[in-house]
Formats: sequence, C-alpha cells, structure tokens
Amino acid sequence: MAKRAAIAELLRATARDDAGAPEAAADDVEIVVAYLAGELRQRRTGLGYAALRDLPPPAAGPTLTVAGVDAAFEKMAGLAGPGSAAARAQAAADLFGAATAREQRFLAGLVAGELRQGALDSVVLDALAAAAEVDAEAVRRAVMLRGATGPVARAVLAAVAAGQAPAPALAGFRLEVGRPVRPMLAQSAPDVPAALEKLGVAGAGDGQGPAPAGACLDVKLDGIRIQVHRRGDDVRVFTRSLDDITDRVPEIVAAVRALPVGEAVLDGEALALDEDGTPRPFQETAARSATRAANGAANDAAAVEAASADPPSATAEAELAAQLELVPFFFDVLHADGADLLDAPLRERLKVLERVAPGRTVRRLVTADAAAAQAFFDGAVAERQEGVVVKDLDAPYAAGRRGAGWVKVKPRHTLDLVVLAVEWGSGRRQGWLSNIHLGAQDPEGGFVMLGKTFKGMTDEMLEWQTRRFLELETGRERHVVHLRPEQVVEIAFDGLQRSPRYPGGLALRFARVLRYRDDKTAAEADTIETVRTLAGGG
DNA sequence: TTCCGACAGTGGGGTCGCAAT
DNA sequence: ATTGCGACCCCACTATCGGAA
Repeated sequence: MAKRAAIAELLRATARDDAGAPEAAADDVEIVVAYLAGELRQRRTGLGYAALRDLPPPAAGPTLTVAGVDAAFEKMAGLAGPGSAAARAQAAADLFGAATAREQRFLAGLVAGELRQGALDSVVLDALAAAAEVDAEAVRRAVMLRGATGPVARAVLAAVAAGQAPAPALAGFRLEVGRPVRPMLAQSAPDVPAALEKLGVAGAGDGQGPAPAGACLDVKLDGIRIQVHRRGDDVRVFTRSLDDITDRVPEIVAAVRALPVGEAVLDGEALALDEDGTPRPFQETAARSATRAANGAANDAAAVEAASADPPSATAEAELAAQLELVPFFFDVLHADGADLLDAPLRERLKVLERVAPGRTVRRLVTADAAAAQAFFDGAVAERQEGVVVKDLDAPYAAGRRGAGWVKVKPRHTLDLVVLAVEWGSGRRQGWLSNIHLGAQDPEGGFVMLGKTFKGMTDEMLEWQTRRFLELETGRERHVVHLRPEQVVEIAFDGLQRSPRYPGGLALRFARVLRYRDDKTAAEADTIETVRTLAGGG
C-alpha cells in the first residue's frame, strides 16, 4: 500500500511538466515506468551480470538524469562488431562512474534483472491507476492489449497533466492486428480431478449439486508458445515474451497464409515432429526456433550428410536444427475478420477457431465426465505429449494473467537421489544453504550428478538443511559446500533430457524437492541404471 | 475476521549468436 | 576452433500481502 502510494507520487512528479517540455516529461514517464518494473527499455544492451564485477567508484553527488541514463543504455545497445565489447565496457564505466552509490545499486539491479524492491509490473500498474485516479482493471486491460506498460502510462499521465480525463486515453488501447498482446497463462494442478475441481466442474457421478457444466481439455504440446497475427499476406509470429520471430519460422508463416481467414490473431504452440507425428524432444524445437530456417534446403540430402559427418561440431548441430520444420497448432483465437473475441467465452472462440484454422488446431475434448477426462489425459501422455490443459468454457481470454480459466496437468516422476553438494543462497535465502546438487548411485561406485534444485523448500526445510549439510561438509569451493554423500532426498521432475554438461549425459527437467528421506541410506537411493531406463522408454 | 488469489523472489536446464581469445 | 557471456526458450514452488468473503 505504502509502496503503491510512493510509486504513484513518483509517477505524478515525473509527469509534471516543469520545464515547459511536455514531450520530454512524457518520455521520462515511459522510462521511469520501465525502470520501476525492473526493466530497461532496450531489449538487449549486451550488458549483464558479468559486466558488473568491476565497477568504478561511485560519484559523490547525483548528476544523472532519467533521459541521460536511457541514452547511455541506448548507445550500448547500438554497439556491434569488433571492438564493441571494449566500447561497451567503457560506456558502462562512464555511466556507473557518474552514479552515486545508491544509483549504482539501482542500475546494477536493472542490468542484472534483480531489482529486489518487491514491486514489479503489477504493483507499478496499480500505482499508475492510483496516480491517474482511474480504475486499475481498466489500466491492466490497456497494458495487456498494448503489450507494454510504458505507452499506457505515457498516455494516461499526459492526459492528467493536460487537465483532461484519463479514461478516454485508456479506452484508446485496443487489440490491434500486428501488435502482440500478453498471452493468457495457465495455473497448474497435480492431476485431472484436481484441475476439474479448480474449475468448479463437479465431474459426473457425484449425484448432487448443480449439473456438471463441462470443461474443455486441450492436449498440451511441448513446444514454444506462438501468437500469430495475419492481415492478408502479412503474417507476424511472436513468442510468449512478445519477441518477433517471424524471420526464423517461414514454415509457420506459410501455414498461416494458407488458412481460410483474411485477418486473425491466433494463439498456439509450435514444435518439431517425427514423420509419424510424434513430438521431437523439446530441445530440438528450442534449437530450431532459435535458428534461421535452412534456406529452402529442407530436403537437401548433401547438407544433411555434411552436417552429420563426424566430428560433430556446434555448426553442424545448428545446420541440422535449421533443417527441422516447426509445425503450428492453435488453441485459441483473439480476433477474426474484424471481430475482437477477447471477451467472448471460450466456447464461442472455439467455434470461430474451427472455422479459421481447420486442421491446425490442438486435439481437444469437451466433457463433463471425469473418467473421460482422465482417459484423455492418459491418451495424451501415451502419445508422448506434455499433458493437458483443462479450460473453463465460459471464461474470456484473460490476456497477461495466470487466470483460473486454464489449468495445466502434467505427469510427474520421482526419484530418490543423494545430495552431493549445496550452494549458499542469495536474497531472502542469504545465510541458508539452498541449491542442492543431486546424484544417482553408480553401481561401479560413486554417484552421477543429474542436476540441481532449490525448489519445493519451505523456510523450515532451509533451516534444517543448513544445519544438516554443515554437519556433512567435506570442503568448500567459493559458494559451493561439498558433502559426504549420505543424505537421501525424494525429487519430483517432469522428465529427463540430454545433457552436454553432466557426466551421465542426462539431466532432470524441472526438478524439485518433495521431502528428505531419513528412512533411506545412500546405498538404497536410485541408481543411474534406473534413470537410464526411465530416459530410454518412459 | 479469516481465507485466498496474484505477485515477487529464487533459482533450474538447454539453445543460439556474438565477440574475444 | 574454443570459450565466455547475454538473451531467451521451457519452467516449479513458497512466502507474503491486500482484498474478497
């Protein structure tokens, strides 16, 4: 509350046009909003955590301006080519050298993406509403539709500064074909019954309460989220973070151009498939989506031959990745031929989706029967899909929110592993041993590390494990404490992936702690053989 | 008054491209 | 060629706080 008021006051002060230059004040508003939310306006500056290791001593007094700092980052973002690293380092040294100690801390937080002020996008959004004295929901909606807070803040506060009502400025932000909106996100549930419960779908057979309303189950594909905008032949493809990847995915552009709709905004997932339609591992989809597609060489046998010749190099891997095709599957539609559908219930949007993207939709089941829903989930998993998303048929498209309208369910695996080492935490975990290194037993002796995790620990567990692991300490290396391999921990994870980093060539995906097992010794922990079997056939 | 939803924080694995070595 | 770094793809989970009930 106090935080929101303080930020609101700062926004009002920034928007006040003291210098008789309304555009400059409006520019400052955009920059300040970004900084408060912990972001730079520049998407990439080339400056990161490592660049903060050797900072010049701070300046004695404050001289930096908002516009000046933004200009400095803009300059760094523009640097490229030989010598750019040195030039960037110099620009960074100039900027930080002109900053006071407090300003240095703030700028470092921005650069590293670790502001740790307990206020990011959402709190800033509330503060903006307070500063302009408008409804926070209306501000949120405008921000989601615009895909960014800065321009909304600029328009609203400029109106206020000019003595006008801010509401019309807010209403001016609409879904626009060609400009991405923040995608709707899903909550998660441990299993299908829990997901149905969360949506308030009673499930069949309980014989009491209101008649089951039914839910929609989508197969959850393990690829990358795409939001596709089409106006005539102009097609643009955006990622979940609203990055424009159109140039990298010509096959998706072509697929969307072939759809029977002139103007549309579609939400979906793209992934690489085998000839029989089985999904390729996520890593291959990710590699492909980070690479430019091979230039018409999708079936160039010579190129494949060259790329697979040993020894395999990073370049060859990238060439292989470029040969893969990404296939789009859509599960929602936000706009179709002049009609905005964000506020329409899912059941309406799905009707439109079937019309505008026939044959390009994810597999789906609408049911009120809990057993049928379970069977659908089991079938999806058997097909090696990631799981399902259970959806409320009456829910609108809640752009930018992890709304209760969508609930994902994925299968969960567990292993009993041994803690090999542990790292000192940071931030609110400072002073606690936090991130644990996990190993499976090697029948030939010793342990094979499969990854790390810091997830699933309560404060109580952190306290306990800090004491316990200090007892098992055998030595230290910087922030890593090595241990006698005696403590067994039950780990949940989503699956195993190929690893270039770990000695077994395997790593856990999304590992988290379920509980420490004091009823098992390290000799009773799972072996690397068990893990390999799991990775091989599931 | 208690309960609960949304957010912030704390990091995980992998991949690419780029510049420096 | 190899290495280190930044940026981005996929994320899970707990503590906290304000507003809903």
